[in-house]
Amino acid sequence: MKERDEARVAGGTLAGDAYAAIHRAIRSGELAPGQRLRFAELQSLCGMSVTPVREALARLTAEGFTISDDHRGFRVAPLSLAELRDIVANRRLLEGEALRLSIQNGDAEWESRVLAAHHLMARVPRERDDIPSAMREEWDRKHAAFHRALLSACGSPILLDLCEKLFVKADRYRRMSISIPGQSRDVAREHEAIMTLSIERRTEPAVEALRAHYQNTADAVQRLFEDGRED
Amino acid sequence: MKERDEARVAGGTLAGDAYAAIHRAIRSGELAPGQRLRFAELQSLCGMSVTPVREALARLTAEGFTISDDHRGFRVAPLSLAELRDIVANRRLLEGEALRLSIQNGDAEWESRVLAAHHLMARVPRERDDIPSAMREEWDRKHAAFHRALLSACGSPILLDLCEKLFVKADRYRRMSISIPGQSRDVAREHEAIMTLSIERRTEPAVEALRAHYQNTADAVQRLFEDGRED
DNA sequence: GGCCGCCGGATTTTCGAAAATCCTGTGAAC
DNA sequence: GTTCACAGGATTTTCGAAAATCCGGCGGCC
Repeated sequence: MKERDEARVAGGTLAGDAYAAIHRAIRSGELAPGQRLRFAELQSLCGMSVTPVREALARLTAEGFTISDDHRGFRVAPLSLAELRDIVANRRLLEGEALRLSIQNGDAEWESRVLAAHHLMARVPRERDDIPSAMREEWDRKHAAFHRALLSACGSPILLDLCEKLFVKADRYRRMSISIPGQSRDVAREHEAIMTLSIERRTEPAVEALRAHYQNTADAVQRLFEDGRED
Repeated sequence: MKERDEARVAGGTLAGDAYAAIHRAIRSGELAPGQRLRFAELQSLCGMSVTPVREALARLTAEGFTISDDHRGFRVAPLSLAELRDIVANRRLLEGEALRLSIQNGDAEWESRVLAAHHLMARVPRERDDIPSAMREEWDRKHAAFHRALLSACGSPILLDLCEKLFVKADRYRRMSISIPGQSRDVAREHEAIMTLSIERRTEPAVEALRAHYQNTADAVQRLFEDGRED
């Protein structure tokens, strides 16, 4: 079995690796919004030929992370305040409904998943700007896991998938909000409230707390946009 | 400028043509649910080399129309009663909200678009089984246009996009329902009711009519499933 | 008999180069 | 001075073949 420098995931394809690498670079901002993507650069970034890179871009384009201009190449999808608002509005709708269904259908095991995921997230320290980025990524992962756990009992694979896709889309914007200095609101308290209300099966208060949580996040990022774009 | 037998769309790419051709074949049932997709066959179907076909499959897979098993090829995504139910449940949620927003935001031009689209659809005769398939396709197009017009004023590009994707996903199931013999319910009347209520800005009745419309369609197809799978 | 490992064909996946297309800047015509 | 056509280079897109992987069957071994 041949091994490459950047060993491919066992059993996977190079195209899959390219997808993961480019996706990650876009989410992290390493590839900036609107930036043109040249095959030569992506090939050296991924360490492979043009074919799998192109396949990765086809997938990314189908998911809206990149944009394809026929015969003129690809570029990273731009960010905009309008899109941020739109994403949040739809997350409020979709995740609100998903949480409602989860509370309705969730069993004791669901409760314990939520509790466990919240605990793991709360244990990761998340103070101010000067935290190491490795720890930030760790918190991001736990945060995502917590939200997934919340919705995990909704019983609708499609709804879950839509929520997941919007979550990832929102990630590029969330990244901006970490640079906000005086995080006045208490994210941890919001999370805790959502968790408690959910487990206590107080459906509508829980849903409302989740929706408010998204609105708050959006408002914070929106302020950033208005004070001139980042970079 | 070189021209091929199956002339590519002006300015487009072969990969784009392959995507359209395979997508169409799947929607029409020419490529059956679950069927394995061999590159040799697809190449002769599309009349091109493997690379653009593969790119098309990557896109289709990202959208859920095909499934990729690494190193084992692709197959058409299967249909199931569970998925049908899930699609309908989510369409009720999403299109319901989109219609609500459309009624809220729509101006006179929106009203006229809805009216016009409904008229075009109503003019296409749609009797029983023995209608020519060309006419059925015509009706399908008008039907899709009517639903799009209804939601077109919702103001949320993302919500519109999600609705469109679910609509296309549902299309494969809708195709089954045409073979239902005693269409007892009156689809035309349902459409008319939705249109009238919407234009009269009777928001909640309109939304409820739309949601019932989907539920009825789903129930009809579901009966088909239970009487043994088609084919 | 049942199970494991290996061989050969079928198929997918990737490569490197050829073909097609786009972009830039130069120069001629008006 | 402006416009237009058109080379020349850069870039994307596609091809055909090579490499990698999978599937099925055969033979040896326990």
